[in-house]
Amino acid sequence: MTKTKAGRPRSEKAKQAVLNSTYELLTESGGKKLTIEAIAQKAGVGKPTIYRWWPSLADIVLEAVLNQADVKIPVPPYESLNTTLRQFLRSSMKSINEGDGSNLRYLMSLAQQDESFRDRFRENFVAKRQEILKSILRQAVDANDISSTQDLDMLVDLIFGSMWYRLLIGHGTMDEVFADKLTDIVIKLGNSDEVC
Amino acid sequence: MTKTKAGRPRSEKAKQAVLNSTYELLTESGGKKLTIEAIAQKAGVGKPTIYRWWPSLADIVLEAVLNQADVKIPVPPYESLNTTLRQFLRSSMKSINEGDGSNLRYLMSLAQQDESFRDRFRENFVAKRQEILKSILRQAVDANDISSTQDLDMLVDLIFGSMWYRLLIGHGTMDEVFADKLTDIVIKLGNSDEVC
Amino acid sequence: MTKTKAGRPRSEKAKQAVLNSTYELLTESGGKKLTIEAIAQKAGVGKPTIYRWWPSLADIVLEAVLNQADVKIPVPPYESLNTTLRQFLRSSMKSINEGDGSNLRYLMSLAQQDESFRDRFRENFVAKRQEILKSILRQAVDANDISSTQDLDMLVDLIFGSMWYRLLIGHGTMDEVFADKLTDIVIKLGNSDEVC
Amino acid sequence: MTKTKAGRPRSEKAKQAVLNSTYELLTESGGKKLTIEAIAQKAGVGKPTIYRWWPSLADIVLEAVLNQADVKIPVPPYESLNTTLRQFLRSSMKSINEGDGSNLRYLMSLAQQDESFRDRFRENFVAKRQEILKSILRQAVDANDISSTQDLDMLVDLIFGSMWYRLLIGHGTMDEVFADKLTDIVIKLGNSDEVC
DNA sequence: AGCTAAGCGAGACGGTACGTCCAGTCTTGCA
DNA sequence: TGCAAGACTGGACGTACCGTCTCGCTTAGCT
Repeated sequence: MTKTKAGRPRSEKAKQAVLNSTYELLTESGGKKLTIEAIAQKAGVGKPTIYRWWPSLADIVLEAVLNQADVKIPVPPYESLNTTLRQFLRSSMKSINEGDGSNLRYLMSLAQQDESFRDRFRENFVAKRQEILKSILRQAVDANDISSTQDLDMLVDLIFGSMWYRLLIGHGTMDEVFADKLTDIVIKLGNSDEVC
Repeated sequence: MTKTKAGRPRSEKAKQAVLNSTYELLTESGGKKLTIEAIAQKAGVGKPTIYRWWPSLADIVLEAVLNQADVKIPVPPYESLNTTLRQFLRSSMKSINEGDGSNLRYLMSLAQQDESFRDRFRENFVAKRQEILKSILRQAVDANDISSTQDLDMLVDLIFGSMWYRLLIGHGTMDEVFADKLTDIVIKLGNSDEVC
Repeated sequence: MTKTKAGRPRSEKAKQAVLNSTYELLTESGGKKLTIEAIAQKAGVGKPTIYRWWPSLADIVLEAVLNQADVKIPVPPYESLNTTLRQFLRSSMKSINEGDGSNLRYLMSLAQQDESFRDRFRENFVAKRQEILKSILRQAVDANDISSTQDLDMLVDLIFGSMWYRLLIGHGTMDEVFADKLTDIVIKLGNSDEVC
Repeated sequence: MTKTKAGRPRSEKAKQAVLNSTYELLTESGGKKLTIEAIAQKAGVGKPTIYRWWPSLADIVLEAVLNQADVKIPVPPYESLNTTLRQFLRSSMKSINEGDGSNLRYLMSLAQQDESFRDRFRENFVAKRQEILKSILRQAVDANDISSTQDLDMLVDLIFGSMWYRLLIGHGTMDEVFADKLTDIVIKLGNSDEVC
């Protein structure tokens, strides 16, 4: 029995206005002008409405980014480790270079300032990306492109770790060359058991 | 002709008071209570004194951390890749677990909020750590523990990247097991050319 | 033909709940916690219901106070100016000291903030009290206790004016002594024409 | 030995800007647009500067009114009760009619909302006016225009009480006629002892 | 030895954003 | 169609820090 709650229901319009305004302010300024006050003003929404629905600025940003990015990185159907991973990493790099990078850096920054948001960021964002990459690697194991003794989580840490590292520090490029190097390294590691 | 400037010279006492207070506030609260106001109060120093000598809060934190951590991670004399790298990574993990991790996370967060500080953070902090690791790897190449065709920068990115990734996201442990896995992977990759 | 209106009729229960809650909140806090929100919550009533029936918070308060105080100050049957006025003023003082004073002060405060409520306050509240006092004075004129040339409105202003003044400023007591002094003054003034 | 306090001294400019802006906003709107936010904006002053120096909006208003009104009601040198009091009350009425009335009403309203401000209002404002009137009456006693047995405080309450009453309720005019009536009443009461 | 100019602490300044409270309005479903 | 519930826009609240400023007081080096 679905009990409908009394009272005026949440305004979907207000919700979308907040998320869109947040996303725009974020991409405009890289986070410098992103304040609750500014979001409220731009969205034409009262501040209490924002505080009613999100526990912190960070959570608005996370939802706004998810709201936009839902379908941006398509998981390609598995062909071979060489092909599929390379393509996945190349398109990841591309998306980062095209502006998502700044959002990611901002989210990571927020995650360091709020313990509880860090948890939500991990669960709702990072974990999902890890799962996508891991599923590619699992298919590679099934296809015998990676030895079944490999620690896939470790591979994921190596790949995403070095990508985040370059993104956050800014000492190296996020281009196809980097994607290819990473792919080659995974291929090497995937086969290393048979050899040594 | 070195003209000594007239007037009262910079107070070394004030400088140290600021750096120490900053470090204490940082480790106490993980950054939450770290404001210029709080530093000035705790150090018994006027705010203008702080602004005279540091361009931003981030730079104070960076100097405070460097001030404390200068000698914490000793570079061991090279024996073998297996021994020396393992030793280095294990002691890195230990230092991170013992409290430095929180400071690193805070610095990285600040680096995302200020473009120009990010540069200084890279040059004065990250680059130095990279150089230490790279010098170990270079010695490994000299000792034929790593093939001379390897891209050492890439190895550094893999190692430090995955470490930062775990530190920032908090999805995996920073312990000896992780240090050993990383060491093993570097050894595998170092030899992979000869084999495949 | 009296057409009964369609739809649900006004809930008398809701009305009383609002007035009672208002009165309680008012006497509890002297007006500090008296907000429409608080009234609605305490009365278990929706805010729109309140706005439908009263033009402002002030009007609710006025009605709530009238609702409670209707019969508090009985007009005694006229005996003599000395007896009846003294009695009336003494019981007025008593009621003010027993808690009504705070309500009166709050109403007067509200009346200064809203021009149109000030009119309603004057018509529905103050004027009625003035009329009661004036009717006593009129009976005194009839009984020759006051000279018929006296300006009764002026006497009312003197009496109620000095009472409100003490109540609002708080520089003097509202006790029997004050009531008696006022009575004596009225008696003196009432006869002054014959004499001087 | 006068010890000068350390730190930047209070800005007299900011103080005057606040008081002037407050006075203007008050006379413009009768208190409706008078918010700390608006004062800060109009005065070109930060809100914290206001909160540093005044405990509440009411206290700003009080000081602003005092700041403006310091010399508005001159105490005339005593001639006779008939002349001096009449003149004093007439000029009081005039000042009230010319705009001060609204400020007084607003101050009285604020005094009902804040117990501690009510005390300050009484001490710093009302008491001073009472003292002025009482000094006139005292001179009248010295000149034998008022019997020495009269309770002067009571007379003050009657005069100022009825004036405030008319001002706050708005049921009667504040004109020369009223001033004259009050004067006459005081004269009558002043002599009443000899007679009755 | 005294002068002088910069550094020092203290703390007020104009601001910005915070997170909260309440106002007054709107939109539901139930009675 | 009135009601309770409760979400809505909006505005002011009082607070925390920001980065700048103006004080009077050190204090070290140069004359």
